[in-house]
Amino acid sequence: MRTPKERGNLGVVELISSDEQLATSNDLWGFQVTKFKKNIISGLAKVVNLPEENIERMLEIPTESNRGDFAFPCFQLSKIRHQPPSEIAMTIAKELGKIEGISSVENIGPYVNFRVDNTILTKEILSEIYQKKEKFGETDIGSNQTIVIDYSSPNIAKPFHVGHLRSTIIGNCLKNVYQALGYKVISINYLGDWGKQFGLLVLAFQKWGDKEKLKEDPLKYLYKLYVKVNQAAEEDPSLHSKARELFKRMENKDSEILEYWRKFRALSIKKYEEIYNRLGISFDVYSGESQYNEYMKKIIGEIKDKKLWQSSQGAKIIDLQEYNLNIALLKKEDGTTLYLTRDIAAADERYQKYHFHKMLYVVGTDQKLHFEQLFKILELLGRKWASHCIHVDFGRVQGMSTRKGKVIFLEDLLDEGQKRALEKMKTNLEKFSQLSNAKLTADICGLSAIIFADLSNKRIKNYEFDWNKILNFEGDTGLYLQNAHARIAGIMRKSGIELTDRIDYSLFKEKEAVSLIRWLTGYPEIVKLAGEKYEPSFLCTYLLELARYFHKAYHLMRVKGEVSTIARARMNLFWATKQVLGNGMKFLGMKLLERM
RNA sequence: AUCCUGGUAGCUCAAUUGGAUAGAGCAACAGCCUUCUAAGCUGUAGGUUGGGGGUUCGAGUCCCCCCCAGGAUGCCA
Repeated sequence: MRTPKERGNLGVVELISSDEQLATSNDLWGFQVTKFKKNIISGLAKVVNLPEENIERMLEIPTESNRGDFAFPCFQLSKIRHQPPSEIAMTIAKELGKIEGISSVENIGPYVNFRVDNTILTKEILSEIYQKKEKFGETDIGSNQTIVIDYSSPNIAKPFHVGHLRSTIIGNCLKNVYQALGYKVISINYLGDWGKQFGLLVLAFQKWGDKEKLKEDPLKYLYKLYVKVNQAAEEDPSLHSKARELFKRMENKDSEILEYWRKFRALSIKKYEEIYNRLGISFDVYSGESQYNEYMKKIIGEIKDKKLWQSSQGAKIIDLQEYNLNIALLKKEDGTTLYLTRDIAAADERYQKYHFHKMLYVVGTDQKLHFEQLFKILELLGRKWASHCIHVDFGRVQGMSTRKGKVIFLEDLLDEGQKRALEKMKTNLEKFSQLSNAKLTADICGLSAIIFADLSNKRIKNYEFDWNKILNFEGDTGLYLQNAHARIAGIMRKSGIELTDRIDYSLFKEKEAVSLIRWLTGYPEIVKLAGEKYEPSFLCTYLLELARYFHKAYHLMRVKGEVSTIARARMNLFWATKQVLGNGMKFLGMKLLERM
């Protein structure tokens, strides 16, 4: 018998299996390297007497590239054949004849290692990039199904600070990735524009409000009021009940209170749009909790009819303890609704509208229970698509507390990034003088550093906010990527070598070139993986390594001044590197620099 | 108290999801700018993967027990 805990986890298991479907549903992975893999698999099948699917699953990529491109481990065979794995590997390596496109087969210990022919591989990958350009890495595995992504979703009563950056850029990256995977993406900014906190704000504005200051900088001013009223409420708890009273009037459509609300909302959205614009982020839909007052009545009716909820201490609750999900509160004692109630309505309405294949909520991990409750309630309401809703959670930026007033505004971070980049740029006046728009370049540099600092760690990790860490320009940072990109642009401008695919693909002898070429082949797989796992950091790690391989090659393999056959071959490789680098950086949300 | 996440080099993080000798960056030290961007490159040094058991050919990764940190746990969102 399953314990409640396991039943609670069942939803997660289902989600993972649907991901695996996504992973294996494509036989045609539009990528040439699969061809080599297939040859190896069919070659092995003749020798080891295993079904091809099993062999495919067992085949790995060696940790160190000098061992080969594919490896077949013989541990499992050792059980069947009752022989040491290293002996089996040796026999297999001997029995395998010539495999098309594979230049060497050798056994190292318990593995049979395969190396793809350099020239053939180079030709395959470089011509594919040359043909596909910005479309390299795209696939149609999404077959135009709809994915709804709910991200950024700031709370209007609270400031847009550094903590909100995560949802915004993770969501934006996933949007780009899913579009590249052939999905139709609907991006929704679901504003926190309803709830008790507006009661608090109205209260504060009635007490201390100043219309002029509000117009000047609505976000910062509302924030100041919010902090002030929270501090006051600590000494005088009756303010909370007054705020609840005001919110109740809002839900009852009291026009006087709604007037305040409308003003706060409109001014805030205007300011948000400026910030999104600067980040280069846009949404298909601006929505908000306030939009669901009518639809919510329908859902509440259904919950009542299905007898899902019960009264408790004057409030309406759904007891989810048997699923290890505590108790979900849907209506307060005073009859007003909660975040969760509105989310149920919003989810249902979205499914009616979009019939999504998946819906992603990019929201902090501190709301994990909230989403588990939400998905469970949808399931209890008989919504089969509940298992297609996914909470893409992420760790907290520590050191930001709205109520205590200890926050860093995103805008200030962007400004500081720009300032520091500008200072750095001025240390090389020769380069600096060639920039047509230094301020814009500096802004892109700052933003690249910020995006990368945030996206490069795995989503789930918390991190402490640190100016110097986020705005560091050396080492593993967004600037390392921009630098590689701009350098290749420099080669293209200055070498005098034209870009062509009529090159001799056998000219890449250096080990730096071989590594770089092999790394390029992995890009489409990484895009897919980042999508499957909702993990932008995979893309970051890949791009960092790509830039590293380039930088190593760059110092050894010149283009300018070399004999033309070599120069043209190298130009093609570096251009391809720039293309792939740029494709990935755009997914992360970076604008590309040709000079810096 | 219960549940969820994390814990890897002095610091910040990787590790192709159970595979081969655990890798990068920062900080430190030693080198490289008359040649396409030095925001770069080359090298040195840095480890009992929090601790202890277990599962197996094989564990940083899976299971159990502790320790530490963060978060969540009905009238916020």
